Parts: sequence; structure tokens; C-alpha cells
Amino acid sequence: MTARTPDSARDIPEATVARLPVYLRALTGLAEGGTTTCSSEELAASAGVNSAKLRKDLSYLGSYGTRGVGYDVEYLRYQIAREIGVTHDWPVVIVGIGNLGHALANYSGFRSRGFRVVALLDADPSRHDEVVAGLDVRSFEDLESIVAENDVSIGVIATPAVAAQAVADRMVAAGITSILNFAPSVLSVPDGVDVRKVDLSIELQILAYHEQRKSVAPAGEVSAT
Amino acid sequence: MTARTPDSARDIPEATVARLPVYLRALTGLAEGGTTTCSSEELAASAGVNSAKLRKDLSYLGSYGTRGVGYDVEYLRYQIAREIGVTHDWPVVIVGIGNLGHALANYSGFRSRGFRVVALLDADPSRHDEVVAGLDVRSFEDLESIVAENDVSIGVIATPAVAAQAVADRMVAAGITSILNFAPSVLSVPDGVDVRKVDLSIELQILAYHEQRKSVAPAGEVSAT
DNA sequence: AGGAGTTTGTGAACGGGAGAACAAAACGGG
DNA sequence: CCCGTTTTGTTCTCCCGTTCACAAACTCCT
Repeated sequence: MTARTPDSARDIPEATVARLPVYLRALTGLAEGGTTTCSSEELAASAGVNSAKLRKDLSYLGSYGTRGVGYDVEYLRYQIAREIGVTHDWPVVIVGIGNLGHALANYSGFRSRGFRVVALLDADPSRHDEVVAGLDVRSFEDLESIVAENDVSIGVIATPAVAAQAVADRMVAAGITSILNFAPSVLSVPDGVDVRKVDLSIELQILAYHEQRKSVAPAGEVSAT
Repeated sequence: MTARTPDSARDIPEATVARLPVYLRALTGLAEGGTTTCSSEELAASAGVNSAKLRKDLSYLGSYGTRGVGYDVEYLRYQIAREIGVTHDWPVVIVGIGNLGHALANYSGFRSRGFRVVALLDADPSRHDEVVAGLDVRSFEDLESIVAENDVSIGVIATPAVAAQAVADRMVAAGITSILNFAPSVLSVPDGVDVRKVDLSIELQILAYHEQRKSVAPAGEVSAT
């Protein structure tokens, strides 16, 4: 939390960081469509954001556009990728090869965006003979050696909730400093370790809340009582 | 975006709404552990937030605590559940039964939190004989009848990116008003339809950004060049 | 019954992000 | 070479969310 930005110190706002991958994806889409140059307006439309917000976000990285012209798609794409750090591959381990672990291991979006799954681990020995996504499921005991050998700094937790904290502790001890947690539990980790949480049912509950309100007040009109 | 809150108008801030499911889960955990009463401090710790924030969040729902004592776990749990709207079941359809669709269909967290998967749909006919999570995969053509018969208002999209917009359009036309989108694409929907997006690779990219910065400035010290 | 000790609920200050509006800069045409 | 047009980069303002701090209210002990 204490963002030490010693001297070079271009600190990009967290909200902007969260949108950069969206811009990256939009730019990739434009490039595949044959577009070589785009305005902030076009790119913003592709990314589903306001053009003013887009320009402000990009301004934190530097001045990569040309006034009166727009942005060079390929050039900007590279600059954002470099800033995020996805110009090189990030080795990743996935722990917990249940339904969700399967899906994650097979998810092509990781590979194509600079993440390389180097190992799949599960505590259940009966799973250790399985081969998922071209990798054989290994024992959770191998975590330390795998992390050390492959210089892994990112771990994904897809275990049941009860196991998540223990897995996280072990990951941290092994040297992992970024964790993506799919288990529905709150992890406590030491300073310097980043945790991001994805909770499928929470998203649905948020939708349910709004849905419930819709049915109470259908279209801005309320039946006077 | 134009939040019409005509007269009754307890409008709960969006940030608070997003945390209510977390509190709900924390309360369920406490209840299972045998706790009947808890302070805001305890509950905040379980939910991983600040106690002041927790109290302010809860104050939007009403005064359900007792000063000097704390909150009755079961009572507060019910009040939050009622506010979110998960006291009754929400029927849900899932479209796209690939790896992720499989995982979602089997995810027990939906069932246990008031969401009932009523149908699994896929455009690929070769999948229509499969049975996943006790439901047989049906044709996407059946969407309208299923939505109408089961009064479905929430849809989940787990298709490839290219198909997502078409699926969303069809969902909206069928009467669905809340969409949870796992496909990596920006959906455009009419006003009155809520969309929430979950993007697995974006989360990893955000972690990668912070990870990259860590390695540049390991511990507040920077090597002078 | 009264006072000390807790804990909630909320008013107020603070910080950060979103959006509008504008100045700076590049291009193109005459 | 100069001026109008286009589009970026930035400044300013507003609003939402977070946090602090404290008064109100409840319990327990004497």
C-alpha cells in the first residue's frame, strides 16, 4: 500500500492501470482489423470508455500520439504492453485443478497475453496422473522447487475456500509475490505481496441487487401508495 | 446511469453494493463457526475491510446493530440478504459450455447463494447431447422459450469473444436485463440492461504491472545509474 | 440507581477519479 | 508562407468514496 516511488516515479493511478489491459485488447482488435491509425475517439469506442478518460489515461504513460492525427495502433500497443510488462512472458502456477482450475489451465487468453502456465498443482493425489492442457498435474509439495526453477512470481489459487489461506501462505513462503485468488475467502498476506480476488458469485449478487430494484421501480415511475 | 430514485429512494452507493456480498459471506462464516454476535471490528476483519467503512456501509441499510454490543449475526445476515435480493432464488441461464461454461455450471457457489442454473445453452450442435452438472446442454435457439418459461432475468455469457455481442443481443431481445460477461469483449446493450464483466487475463495483467514495478524498485531503494 | 466502559451510527474533512473545456501542436490547402 | 482544421495533452471543477473523530446509546458492575 505504501507506494514508494523513489525518484523516477511515474506513478500511474490504479484506476488507469486497470484500464490499460482493456486498451491493449482494443488495440489488438483494431490491428487485426487492419487499422494502422486511430483517434482517441475511435479507440475509446472500441474499449467502451469516454475519450477524455482515454486520453488522460494515456497521458500518464507519455505522449505517444500525434495531434491532429491520432495514435499509431502498433506503436501505442507496444508502449502499453511495455508499461504493463507483458512484452515478456510471465511464468504462472495454478493450484487447485477442479472445474475452475481446468478452465483456467485451458484458457487461451493467458498464453496469448504473455502468461505461461508452467505447472498445475493439486493436493489430491488421485489427480496427479491427469494431464490437463498438456501439463501433468503435480503434487502441491513440488511448489517450492517449481517456483525456484522457473522463477515464478505469480500464483493462481483455484482451490476450495478452506484451503486457500494455507496455499497462499505456502506460495508466499516459496517466493511468490502476486496472487490471483478465485477462492471465496479473504486472504491475509504480508506487505509487498499483491492479491487480486475474483469472485464469481459476488458478481451475480451485485446484478441481483440491481435487478431487484428494477422490479420495484420499473421505469422511473413508482406507483403512488 | 441516470439513477432515478423517485421518492422512497434509499440509494446505496455502488461501492457499498459491491461489498455487501462480502459481508454476507463473512457473516455466513461466522454463523457456521457458532458466533451469534459480533462487533463491527470482528466482522470487518472477517471481510477484510476497515471497520469504519463497514459501519458506514451498513448504515445505508438501516440501524441493525446495538450500541455497546454489536450485531446479531443471523439478523444482520438476513437483512443484507434481503437488501441484495438473495432471499429468493434467481433463475440463470449460461450460454457457452466450453471449459469455463463447464466450471460455472458446476460451481456450487451459485446454488448456495440463491442462483439456480435453469439451462445451459450452446450454439454448437455437437455439444447438445452432453449432460453437464445434471442439465443437458440445449440449443441456443431455445433461449427465448426458456427465458419466458422460467422468468429468467440474468444471463451468463461464457462464449468466445466473437460470439458475445450476438448472444447479448439475443438475450436482451428475449427479456434478460442483467448480463454477466466472461467473454473478453465490450458489449453494447440498451439502457436498463446491466452488464458486469469478468476478465481473467486482465486481472493477471494488473498483477504483472505491479510485479514489474517491484522488480524495478525492490524495496524503496533504487540503484543509481 | 448511577457511572464507567463499549460500540454503533454519523457528520465532516480529505483524497482521487471522472468529465468538461481549452490551449498546444501537427497537418493540409491555397 | 500563412491560416483553418483536426486531434492530442492538460487544467480545472465536481462528485464519489474513504477515513477520522465524536456524540449517542446500550450494558455491566458496584
